[in-house]
Amino acid sequence: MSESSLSPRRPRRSSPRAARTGDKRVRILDAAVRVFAKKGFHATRVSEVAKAAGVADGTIYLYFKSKDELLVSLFEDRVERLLAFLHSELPRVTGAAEKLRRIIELQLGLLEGERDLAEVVTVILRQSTKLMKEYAAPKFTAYLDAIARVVAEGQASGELRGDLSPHLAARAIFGALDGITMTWALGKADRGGLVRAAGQLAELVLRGLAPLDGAVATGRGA
Amino acid sequence: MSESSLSPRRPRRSSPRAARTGDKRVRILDAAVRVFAKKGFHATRVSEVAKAAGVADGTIYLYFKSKDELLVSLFEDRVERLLAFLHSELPRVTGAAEKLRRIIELQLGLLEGERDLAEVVTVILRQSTKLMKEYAAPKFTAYLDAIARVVAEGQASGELRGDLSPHLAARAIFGALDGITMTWALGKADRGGLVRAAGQLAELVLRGLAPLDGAVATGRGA
Amino acid sequence: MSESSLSPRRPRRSSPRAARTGDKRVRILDAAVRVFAKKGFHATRVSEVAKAAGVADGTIYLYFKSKDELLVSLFEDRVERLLAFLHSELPRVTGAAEKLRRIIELQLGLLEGERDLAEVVTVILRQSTKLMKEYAAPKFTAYLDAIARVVAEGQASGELRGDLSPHLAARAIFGALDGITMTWALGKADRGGLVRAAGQLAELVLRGLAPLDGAVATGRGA
Amino acid sequence: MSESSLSPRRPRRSSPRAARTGDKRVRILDAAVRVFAKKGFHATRVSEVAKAAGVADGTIYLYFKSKDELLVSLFEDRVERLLAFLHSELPRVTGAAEKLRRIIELQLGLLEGERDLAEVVTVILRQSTKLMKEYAAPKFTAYLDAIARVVAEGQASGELRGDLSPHLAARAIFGALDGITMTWALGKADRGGLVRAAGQLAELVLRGLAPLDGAVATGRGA
DNA sequence: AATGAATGAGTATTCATTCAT
DNA sequence: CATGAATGAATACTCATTCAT
Repeated sequence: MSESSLSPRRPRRSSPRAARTGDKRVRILDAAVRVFAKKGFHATRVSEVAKAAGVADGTIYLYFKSKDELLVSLFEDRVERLLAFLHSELPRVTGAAEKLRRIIELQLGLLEGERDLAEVVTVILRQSTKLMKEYAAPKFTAYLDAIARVVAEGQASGELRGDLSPHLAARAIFGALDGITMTWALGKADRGGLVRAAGQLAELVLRGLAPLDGAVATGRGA
Repeated sequence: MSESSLSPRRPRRSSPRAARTGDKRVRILDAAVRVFAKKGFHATRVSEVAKAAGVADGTIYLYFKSKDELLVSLFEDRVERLLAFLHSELPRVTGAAEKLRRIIELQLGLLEGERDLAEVVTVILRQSTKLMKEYAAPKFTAYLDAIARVVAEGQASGELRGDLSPHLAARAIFGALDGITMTWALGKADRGGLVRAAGQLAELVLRGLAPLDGAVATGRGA
Repeated sequence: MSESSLSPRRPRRSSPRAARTGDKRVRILDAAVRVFAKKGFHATRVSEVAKAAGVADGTIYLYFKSKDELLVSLFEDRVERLLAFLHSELPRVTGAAEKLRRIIELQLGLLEGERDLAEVVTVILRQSTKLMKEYAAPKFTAYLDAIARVVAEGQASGELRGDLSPHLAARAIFGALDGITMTWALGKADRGGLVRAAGQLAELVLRGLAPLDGAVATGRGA
Repeated sequence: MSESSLSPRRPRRSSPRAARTGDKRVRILDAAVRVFAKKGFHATRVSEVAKAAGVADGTIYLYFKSKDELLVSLFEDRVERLLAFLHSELPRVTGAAEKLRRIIELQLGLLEGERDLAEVVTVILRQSTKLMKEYAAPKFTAYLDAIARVVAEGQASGELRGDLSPHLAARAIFGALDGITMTWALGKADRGGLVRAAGQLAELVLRGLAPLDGAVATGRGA
């Protein structure tokens, strides 16, 4: 997970112009995460983001259509990258239980060390009603479905207990991840806090989803 | 739970005037829940709440100091009542597992049938950065602590497994409840959906927290 | 023409509230004429109109949807009243030549003493491309048609020469009125200037439109 | 009038570079006429003119000091050329009546086929309050004076009736020309419309200005 | 208490203009 | 000369809040 920086795809600039351009967009997004996390979406003035990014107010509108669009772009640049990373990692893992553990580890691990981003994802994104209802909802649904599918596979193979709704389980897991991240981001946000939480949450969830005959598949040996 | 209306303690006024007064305050809060749920906190105009409540714009300021204060009052009137209800119910229950089950049932059961309130609690409240950081955070902390205490008691008595942090467990449970409620409120919000979810979530959580020796204490018989 | 004030229909206020309301709308329109005439439409700030009217900026938006709408309302309140007055006066006059003379006298007479309004009508109204193309054009067309109809009637009765297009004559007359008004308003705007101009323009136009046999019908005796 | 192109004095450049330079200035002015006529002065963005001219935004500022200055230059390049042409043509004509007829024919004839320019002259130029008050007013005055001088000469020689103010007559003639051009430009702008109008307007005006004894000097034969 | 007309502070966004390349 | 990315001043409009009635 060490290589899993959330901004690994910054385009390699060759021409000076591309450098400046790419630079500005990235600087604005980085500044937006910081300022939004600190003051909230609505309380943040566009001019504050501009100042934090070291650009003029108008420059922001060369890269983003509006303040709302800036939040959407933040979502796309960060959250979708996170989701894409998850999707690329999961196939490497065998077994539903192990996949769920990996989901938990990755989601919490990726946000560890990015407190501002964690706050943006768990709190700020929800402050734009428009973003929530029009844009983000389908993404969340897709993510929930992906988790539910893993659970359903585990149930089919007998690896997980079959008496729980996969979708309920998915929403519970996602909610737990979200709640843990939010309280961490809004609270002390101690180093290693999320990684430790990941291990414990995995224990809780995998035990809770284990077959009822007593054989517990925690994904770590018997 | 039939008596668990979220507004059972409205003091019965005797004089007509007092009655009208209380009436207006209640009408405004009810209208606020509806309008906030529909449009979000920031996109809602005070005049819209006034219109929905059937009062003049200025009247709202006779009962609430500001728009933010209206949201705070909503929180106090609804969420705190919910929490208080939980606290009054829990002592009637014996055993940590059974208490956790009851918490899950109550929180989800109380919001079933109050979709707008569910959306306000899970989404709208977070749209006011001020409310989140200055007011609600300590309440959430208190609630998390209450849950954590139940878990810790269960661990002490051997009723629950002792290798998980009570606070982590509490945050996971709260997050799961929150996530389930949010997706329900933002989605179909089918009748009975939350009650069914409560049973399944209890199964998942209690199994996940059961002692590791295989003896599962679901709180329902052995 | 002495009674022909351009604002005679200010609604008689009975209730105090209506009084304030009517007052504000009228004050804003009066202020708008003054400020628009002085600085032009685009160079005028809404706040300047508000200040000149002695109201708050926001108050303007209680009476007018936008700055453009304010100009449209000015048009309706003033120009249309002028046109309506013309239409009510013309039937009292007999003979095409005399009607044309009356049109010229009324249009110039009504603006005499209202220099700001004259400037608004001849210059400012044309500064809003939107107003010109979407709103005012049909009004001007209707006015031109009315003049052309008078000319056509005179031609049919033999009172006016028949070899000129009524529409061309109408456009020429209107243009002359407009040009005279504009140069008067932008220039010295001397007292009586427009009234004197009216007499001379009538002489010029009526002679120009007289039958070619040498009998000149100036509308004032032989 | 065939040689009366409105841009006949563009100096023929010899060196390619100078050619390109002159080219750009001309292309920008041509583009400005088109775009201004279509959208109005204020609604037109400098970048739109640049795009229509096929140059970069900044290039416009190599040839014109500002957007206002661009309009002024348009005026100078087109309107003044028109006026200069008039002045060079008039001396070739003998007699006040014939000179007035020529003025009318030239002004309308030159704009026939240049609808966009006609709209710019009659509408757009007035949208810049600054241009109107600071720059164009004296030019118009000079033009009006020139016409008035022709009328006065005709009055002195007995060719025109002496009872009308030369300045009033000039303003009426100019207004009629302006009004006819404007309605033509904003309306159908039919081919030949202005040329036909010229003939009729000349008839109207010259008859209107003819000596009162019945001898009509239309400038065409007796 | 209730009203709702009036207020005016507050801000996202535009676009003429500049200047480094 | 030419470019067009960057600038930042400038402003119409909104809406929470007030207060005279």
